[in-house]
Amino acid sequence: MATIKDIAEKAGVSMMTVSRAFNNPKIVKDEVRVKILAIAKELNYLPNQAARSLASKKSGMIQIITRMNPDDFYFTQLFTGAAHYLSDHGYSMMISKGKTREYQYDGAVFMGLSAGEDQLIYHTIKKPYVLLGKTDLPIDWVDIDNTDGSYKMTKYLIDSGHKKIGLIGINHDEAFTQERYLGYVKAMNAAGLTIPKEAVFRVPHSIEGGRRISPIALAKKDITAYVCESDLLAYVLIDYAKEQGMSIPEQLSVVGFDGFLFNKMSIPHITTVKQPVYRVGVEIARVLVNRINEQDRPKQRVLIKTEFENGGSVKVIN
Amino acid sequence: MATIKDIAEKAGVSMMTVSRAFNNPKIVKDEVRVKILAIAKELNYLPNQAARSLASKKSGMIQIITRMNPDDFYFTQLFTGAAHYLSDHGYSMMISKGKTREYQYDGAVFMGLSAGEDQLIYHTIKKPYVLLGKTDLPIDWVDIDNTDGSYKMTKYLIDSGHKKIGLIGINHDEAFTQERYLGYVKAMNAAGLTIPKEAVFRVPHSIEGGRRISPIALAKKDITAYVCESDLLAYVLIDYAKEQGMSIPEQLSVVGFDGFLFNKMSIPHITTVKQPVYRVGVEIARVLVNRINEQDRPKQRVLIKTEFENGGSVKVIN
DNA sequence: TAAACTAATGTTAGCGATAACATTTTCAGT
DNA sequence: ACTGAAAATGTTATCGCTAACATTAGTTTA
Repeated sequence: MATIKDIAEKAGVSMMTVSRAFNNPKIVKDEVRVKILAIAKELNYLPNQAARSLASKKSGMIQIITRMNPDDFYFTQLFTGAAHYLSDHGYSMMISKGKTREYQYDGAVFMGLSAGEDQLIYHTIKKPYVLLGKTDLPIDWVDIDNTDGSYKMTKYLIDSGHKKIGLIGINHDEAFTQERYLGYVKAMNAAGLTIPKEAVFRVPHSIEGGRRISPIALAKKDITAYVCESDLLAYVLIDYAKEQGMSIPEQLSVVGFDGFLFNKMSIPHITTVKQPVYRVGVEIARVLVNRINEQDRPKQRVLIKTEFENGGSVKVIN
Repeated sequence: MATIKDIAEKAGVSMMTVSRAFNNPKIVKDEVRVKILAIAKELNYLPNQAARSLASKKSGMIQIITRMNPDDFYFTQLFTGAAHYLSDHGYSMMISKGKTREYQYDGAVFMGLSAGEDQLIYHTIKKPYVLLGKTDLPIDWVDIDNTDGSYKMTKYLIDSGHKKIGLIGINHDEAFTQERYLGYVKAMNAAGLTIPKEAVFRVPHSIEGGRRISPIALAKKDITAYVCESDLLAYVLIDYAKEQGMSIPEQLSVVGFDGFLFNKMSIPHITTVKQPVYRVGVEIARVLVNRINEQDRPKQRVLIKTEFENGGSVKVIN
């Protein structure tokens, strides 16, 4: 494996000039730099990361701290987005469960914190980091605009002529469920519609959860449409309705939230808002790299909008 | 951040003794080692990976080379298994698409090669590596026993009293589809049953692919059961059959292959063989670490059996 | 008990790069 | 041509750790 020294000798310059040709090209004379790069290519040179980080005291390592399962679709999408951005910027990533392994790292990403954990992190972590999810503390964060998403979905139903609109929500205590609920409420209020309390449900986020609530939801005969807080729940509802001989969307309109997989699995596809999870990953990485490069820049907050996707599960009423 | 030097001074020994206390504990006197470890803990010492790999010329890095999408469920499961084993053994991983980035790495894992690529790799890669998938070359590999899997499924149908058994296969050119087909053929032959050629299909592995073949498959009225080469195809077939008013498994028995997700999404659940993908990941990592530690050990071949999982999509005929 | 090991620890040098400071070129402006 | 500042390059000293060889302590053997 060729080293900087080999290149320096062959080019008749010092090692530092070679180093600079890579890391700070502007300050090396064009002619010299071109020669160095040519020789580097010829010798198949690749910098030794270990040496580089030992000398520069930068590890080039970003820690991803999460309790999510690494095979969770949401996580992997996010991870992929972040990985692309980070590796383009010379970083690699390591996934840690729960807490930072107090290792060498240049920055961290925290995903899926429980309430109050932001406080803890704010007080203990000294290196640059970003949160996935909102916080009031002076910390960089990136999040999906959940409220806007379910607002859009609800509004779409309203604009399609629906008036009796129910909700199938998720009974998590994570913020996103509250936010999605809020979007529904806002849209209903804005349109001057009353919220049919008897058709607002809150269930575990699983096939079984949806399965259990579906018959109850369908029993509310005057409801013409349901806003579901996830495509999974929407999927199960549609599946059950079809089993009962109903046709969708003629007899019931349904909208979802997520746009991962389930929205494409039913016929008709589910009209939903898609979380651009990959982009969230990229944004997180970008925000983090900004912070690493400039410790005292103003706090960054990024709210990413969901994208409407018409699947055909909503009937337009004249 | 404490270094080996700090510990050495505090313990009154040389840096080497400290280094050895971590990397080669046996050759340090018990009493001294205990003292060193205590001080290390007290100072919150963690070894500097960069320095370690620079000095030892081992990167501690494993490359995963694959064309699979990092958000593919199969891949992430595998990856997680490998990651667990590897990080327990002091390695970290980096994912590269397509070819090895000729970087510093101690070993590599190749997943999802096309035909002939094993040859190329065999001739070009000099460092330790493992393949996911069979090969005749003298290379370490790990694979799922696909033939055994579909043999088991087919045999289960036969044992349940079925005689006219069709197949919905995948029209990939990857080896696993051939192997699954072979298992079906073997089981049929072993039981002295004839293969109903008109009910053996080969379709693209997608919802659409399954959707297109389902009506054709159901039109073969004397077929009482289908072996599907994936749960996805089984799922779509069941879904379509139910749409047509058929009841499963009373009017049609279906078995799948995979055990990821789709098998749990239909009612009844799909009777299938589950690929223990996580375990495959662990095995791959184990084989690779073995190879790194002992370059001239005999070639390792690991065939991992699938696990039968009864979902209820098969009718038992008396 | 001296020789002959083995076990335990120490010394020296260097892995490949960069930071920080030092020096030399280059070239505008007079 | 001469000065001085900016541009380009060079020197030196580490970064934290380990390999390889050197030494010393401890234990066995004849």
